[in-house]
Amino acid sequence: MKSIDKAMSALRLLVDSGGELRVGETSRHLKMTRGNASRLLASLARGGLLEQDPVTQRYRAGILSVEIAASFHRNFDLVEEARKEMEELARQTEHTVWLGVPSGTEVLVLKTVRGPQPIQFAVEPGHRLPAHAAAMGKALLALKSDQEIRALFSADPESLTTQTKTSIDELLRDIAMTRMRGYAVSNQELFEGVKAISVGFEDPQKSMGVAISVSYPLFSIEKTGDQPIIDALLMFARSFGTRIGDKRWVL
Amino acid sequence: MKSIDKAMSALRLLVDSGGELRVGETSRHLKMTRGNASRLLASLARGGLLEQDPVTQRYRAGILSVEIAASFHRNFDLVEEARKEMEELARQTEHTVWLGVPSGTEVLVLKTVRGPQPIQFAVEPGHRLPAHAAAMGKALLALKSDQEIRALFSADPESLTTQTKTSIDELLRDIAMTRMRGYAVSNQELFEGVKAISVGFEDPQKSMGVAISVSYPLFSIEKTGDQPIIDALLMFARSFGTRIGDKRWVL
DNA sequence: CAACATGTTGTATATTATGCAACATTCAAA
DNA sequence: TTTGAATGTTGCATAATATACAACATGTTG
Repeated sequence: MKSIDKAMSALRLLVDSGGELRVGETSRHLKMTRGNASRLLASLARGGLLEQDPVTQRYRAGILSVEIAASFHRNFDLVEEARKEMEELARQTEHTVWLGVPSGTEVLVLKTVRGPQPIQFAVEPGHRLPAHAAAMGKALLALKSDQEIRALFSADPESLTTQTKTSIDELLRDIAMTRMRGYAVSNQELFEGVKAISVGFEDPQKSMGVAISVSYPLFSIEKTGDQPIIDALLMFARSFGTRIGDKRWVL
Repeated sequence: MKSIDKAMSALRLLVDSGGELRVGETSRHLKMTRGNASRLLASLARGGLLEQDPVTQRYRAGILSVEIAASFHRNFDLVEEARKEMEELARQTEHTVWLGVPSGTEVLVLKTVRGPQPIQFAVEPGHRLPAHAAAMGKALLALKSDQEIRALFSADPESLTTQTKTSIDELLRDIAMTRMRGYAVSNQELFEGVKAISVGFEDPQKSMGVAISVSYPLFSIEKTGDQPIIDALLMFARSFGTRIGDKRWVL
């Protein structure tokens, strides 16, 4: 069904270009005439999946997308199952707790639970983080073989901070350490001043990985160090891995 | 673009039938053969908007839907603008704070902020509530004229609890009271034992309504009564209505 | 086991998505 | 302001594709 495939490509383009699409832009990327791109986007908007800004004429995500995503979360039991334990973990550590799944060389954030403190480092669900720099990403990569990881990264990973690992070999060494340690660490590799640790789970039936992480600003652990947070995360991991039953905790 | 219109209908059907679609079901509702429905859903799954359960063969929402919805929230500034103040309101009242927009005779929940207490009455964003029974729904209906409301409800509103208003006349009397009071009340009309109050805002430019509500179990106000929550909500409303500037606080 | 649903795939045909062109707007530079 | 280019939309003939029908494999139910 080719016209639907094109619609999917347009939606992917929307996500990748930051949430706004213009007709001309779409026509160029999907190699169709402006006229047909116009008709395509208009149809998507007619259904409510997109909506067109009456002023700028740009297309954005519509309300239907929120409704579909809600049914995703309802079906993806894991998110709801994990919610309470994530809230407990956020309470214990006083920091933001994340849940993410792999998406190519990125991590798709499915849920965030903010800690009790007013200022928290977090994004809304649906955002994607670069896997090589995020703790969740490295925890998920650690579930794969080195060979698979090399195949995934065609180019060298992008540098985001001075701490980011920018070569695949360097990344693989870090991931080997992650496997030994049992948890992944991102020390300011994604954002300056922010550390995060993460454990990865694997659902053998769906052959899908899930990661849970805790992120925290450096200054918050000046006195206590990382250990209390690591302990809390590992305790969470043991409880979560067994409680879910058919979801196996791998690391 | 007819095939895209059909895809939109299928997605709408997915949402309305609770998050799972079967090929046969789709073919019947959209009046197409099973073969073509199979091809349609397979295309949507190829793009990641849906995914097919390998065991049951049923189609569910896919990861792309979460990504699109995220870009919706990013663009719909209001949700992000409101987040901090909603968190403050949840802290003050110690109850769940909701943000919703109208969707026919229902309210689409765009955001929930849970109160600090462990057990909270809340749903995930994307769910829809019946407008005639939810406080947010009545706050939003109060922005419309009685004539518009009558046109919206073709049949009598559905009964959900013993308190639900099940005739349009009864509902209109309640909404008239809402307009006078400045806020809407749902006293166990949606769920037994749960009250909620709500105020509605209107964005004159987008000609779109937005409601904020606080929900709380009856037992939690045995000593204090509703007034503290009402005061907090109205203070929020003044702040929110003026702070946004171009969004007018209507009630 | 039989009768029945269900999901998928192949093929000829008829519907439809496409390319091209024209038009109205918008925007930037002259 | 004027000119020129870029943008979004619509109409139309044609080529591409979505469709109906059928057959098949695989559960499901009586």
